[in-house]
Amino acid sequence: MYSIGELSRRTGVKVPTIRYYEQMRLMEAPERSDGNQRRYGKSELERLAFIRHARDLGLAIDSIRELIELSGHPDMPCADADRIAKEQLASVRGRIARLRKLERELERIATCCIGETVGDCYVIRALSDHTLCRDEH
Amino acid sequence: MYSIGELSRRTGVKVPTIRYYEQMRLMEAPERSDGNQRRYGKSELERLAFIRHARDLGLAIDSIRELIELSGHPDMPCADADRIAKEQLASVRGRIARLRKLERELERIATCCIGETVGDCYVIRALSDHTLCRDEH
DNA sequence: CTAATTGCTCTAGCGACTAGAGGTTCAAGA
DNA sequence: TCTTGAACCTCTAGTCGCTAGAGCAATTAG
Ligand SMILES: [Zn+2]
Ligand SMILES: [Zn+2]
Ligand SMILES: [Zn+2]
Ligand SMILES: [Zn+2]
Repeated sequence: MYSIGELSRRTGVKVPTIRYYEQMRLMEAPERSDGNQRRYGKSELERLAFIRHARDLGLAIDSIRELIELSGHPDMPCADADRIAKEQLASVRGRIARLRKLERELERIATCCIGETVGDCYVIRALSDHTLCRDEH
Repeated sequence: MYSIGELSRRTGVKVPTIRYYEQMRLMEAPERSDGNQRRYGKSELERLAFIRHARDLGLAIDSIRELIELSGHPDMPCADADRIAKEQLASVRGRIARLRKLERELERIATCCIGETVGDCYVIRALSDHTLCRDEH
């Protein structure tokens, strides 16, 4: 049986975050000691690792809850799980595409300033005038 | 003189967002009509366009405020403005690098499931076991 | 003049935590 | 057994950049 602090050390998830996951119904309410402190077992440790891994991959709390519920029904078709993963991949690709546009513009803006004073600073001029940008963002 | 709605239409910034920028001290408190409604001029329109452009490039409110304050002192050196742009570029590049790692892992996770049920779904297995991942994330 | 639209302020909500207050329980040493 | 200090408990509020809504006042078109 682990205390919440020990579970935190073993998973790298901070103590208040574990309590937050319980509140969000990702973790089930665990057993308690006589003095009302949380006591966890091995299955909770595995679930928390699952949650942490899914969060590290950028999945939303709601998606993770759905995946956890699915994994409790091993005989059901896994189309929903596959869909969640594909949607997350698409979302990540969308964000990358958007950030690459920003990168292109910022590269120009951040490296083209040859002025010395604010009055002729390219950074300030570029921000004032979007027509200097190569494409939309 | 523009009303806040007209300013909104001309810049594409929503009305409550304009009021929010005023509250955050990016926009100065404008003149008011006899009935206490905001009235803007050309300079406020330009400032709002500046703010919108900077936000579109991902700059934080605090950085934008700093840039606006700088642009009021055209004779000062522009090192601070250049630094803010370079930091933003670095931040965007960092986020892209992180997202590319996620993309690699998610690509594998989302496309490798040949199972039909949750019990042998690769998505669920991959989330349960980080050692299946190629690199850290 | 009336009605529709737009404006005003204030408060609360989003997502995923994080920090702090104020109090209780646990574990180890004397 | 007692004491101390770390860890734990619940609850509330703050982060960021908006967005939504309530309940009212001002403007504008017909
Ligand atoms: Zn410069
Ligand atoms: Zn631009
Ligand atoms: Zn599957
Ligand atoms: Zn992994």
